[in-house]
Amino acid sequence: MPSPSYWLVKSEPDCYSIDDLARDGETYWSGVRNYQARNSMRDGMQPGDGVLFYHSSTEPMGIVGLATVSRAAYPDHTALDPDDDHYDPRHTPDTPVWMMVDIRFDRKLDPPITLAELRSNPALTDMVVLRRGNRLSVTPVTPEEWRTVVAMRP
DNA sequence: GCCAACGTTGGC
DNA sequence: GCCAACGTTGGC
Repeated sequence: MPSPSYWLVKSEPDCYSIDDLARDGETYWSGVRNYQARNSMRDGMQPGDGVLFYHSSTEPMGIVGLATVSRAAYPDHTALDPDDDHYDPRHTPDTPVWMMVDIRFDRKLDPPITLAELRSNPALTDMVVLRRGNRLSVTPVTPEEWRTVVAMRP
């Protein structure tokens, strides 16, 4: 049994917020249309892995909650629907291109850990999500970074 | 609204 | 296969 890995997922709260996840309890993380992010889900994310839930393009930006991967990667059905914004004609049931995982709500962080607070913590300077210009919606988090973040809102 | 940092597209 | 143009993301 490999030890759990840790991840950060970004979402614009207008699209899907931590309160939506708290309400739903569990959701499928669909709509990722970036190969590197897909590969993280397909090749990395396993049930039990820890997830930092991040709100982007809002005020305040930052980590707003914790979740757990509850199902390993499987085909993203939203890519099959021509009426869906994330439709991709290359994606078929027999040859899926895009994948998603399920995540389960754990808890909210109160108050959220703002982007400024993350940037001011020396232990987090190498965090992938803080890298200048980063646009990945799913990024890996090291065990040290996970411990540091969780310790900020025990 | 601006712009940096990419990823994607398409002409050649 | 190269690379310029274009589109998107997302912080500021």
